[in-house]
Amino acid sequence: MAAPRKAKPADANARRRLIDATAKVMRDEGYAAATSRRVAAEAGVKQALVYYYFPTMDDLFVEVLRTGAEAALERMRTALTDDDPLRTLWAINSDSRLTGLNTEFMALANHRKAIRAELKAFAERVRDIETAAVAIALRTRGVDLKEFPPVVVSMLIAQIARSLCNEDAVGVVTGHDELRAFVERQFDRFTADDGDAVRVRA
Amino acid sequence: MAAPRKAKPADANARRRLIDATAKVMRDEGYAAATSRRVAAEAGVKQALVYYYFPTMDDLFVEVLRTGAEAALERMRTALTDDDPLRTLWAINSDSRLTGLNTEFMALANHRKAIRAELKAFAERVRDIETAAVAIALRTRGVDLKEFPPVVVSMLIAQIARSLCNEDAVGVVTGHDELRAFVERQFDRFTADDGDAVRVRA
DNA sequence: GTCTATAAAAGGATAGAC
DNA sequence: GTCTATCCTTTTATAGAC
Repeated sequence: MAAPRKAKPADANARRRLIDATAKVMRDEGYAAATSRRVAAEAGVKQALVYYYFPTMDDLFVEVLRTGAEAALERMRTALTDDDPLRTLWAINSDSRLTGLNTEFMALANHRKAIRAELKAFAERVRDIETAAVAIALRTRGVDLKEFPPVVVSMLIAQIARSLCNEDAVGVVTGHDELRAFVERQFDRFTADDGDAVRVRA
Repeated sequence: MAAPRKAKPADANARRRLIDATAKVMRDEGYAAATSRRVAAEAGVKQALVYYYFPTMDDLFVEVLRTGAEAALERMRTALTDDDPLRTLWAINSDSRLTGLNTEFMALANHRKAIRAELKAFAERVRDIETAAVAIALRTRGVDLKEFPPVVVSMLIAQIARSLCNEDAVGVVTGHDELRAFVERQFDRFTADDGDAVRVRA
């Protein structure tokens, strides 16, 4: 918050490059590889400069999380106004760049309180936005919200998409095609306006 | 494989204690905290002994994964013969001890090939076993396997349960009650034998 | 704001005594 | 099989020149 924030966001300022470089290293090689020397090299600066901008490495990690979170949230807010919010949410949560980083932060959060708090706050904001988008979509389509609460549908979409990404990352693909086809079928049900749609049992 | 394996599994042999200690440290503080000195202290032995049993730390990590995997697989095989396999699978994948370790290994696998290969192999065996259990359960209950392929149902159960655990770990609980209630409703549908069950659209 | 240099700590791994 | 002692590398973090 009190960190240097330029009025003119020059595209080559070191602080920003360090944040981006850290995200990249974490994604590619895991958080344990994101040392001050490694991220400095990636950003094209010297190691000591890391500590000019960030008191500790943990502070840098938190900034990476915060910056990525803002970008992700912005992206998600557009899903609110999208033509097909459900599929858009699926697409967003299928971005391996995001899910990969998320896995690293989940692991990091296990033993760093500052990161856990930040990740929790971010996850809850994401859930709220995603749920709002889903609520609108379901209402528009006349879905029974008692049987399919928006928060449930948004969690299912987000978590299943991420699970597939996580498995992809380690090379596990068994059942993925089948699951994707199944999800697509559910989207069709929720999208359809005919009597064969989702209001059975409503 | 070629490692010392006693005919009499004395409850206090150091190799086993090192594996257990490493799992504990990884669960509690993350994989980065599982250093040779740290796990040795946890196991009540000296640091150098780690390298007597394991050539490198990576070998130790792989053994932790392998040992945990065998135990988990054994647990899952019982689900095959269980009275209520679907709910049993849900329960197994809701064990925070397992999901916590899994998160660590997912992150580890991002940058250690040996662990990625091992994790992939384990995940695929788990999927096969879980899918087999689900297939039997669904067939018994007369569910249309075209609409609900066993591999899809097993993935949904496992991944959603794990997602809830992962979120619990960072303190996120928004929507959890609603999702759990939703899942329970689905289990009821799959369990029910009346005409209101799952065969609609079949 | 960015650098060089270095202190101080921690980690992986090995040698060799017992 | 377990220990002590040690080496070498890597890391975080700081001091101070430019």
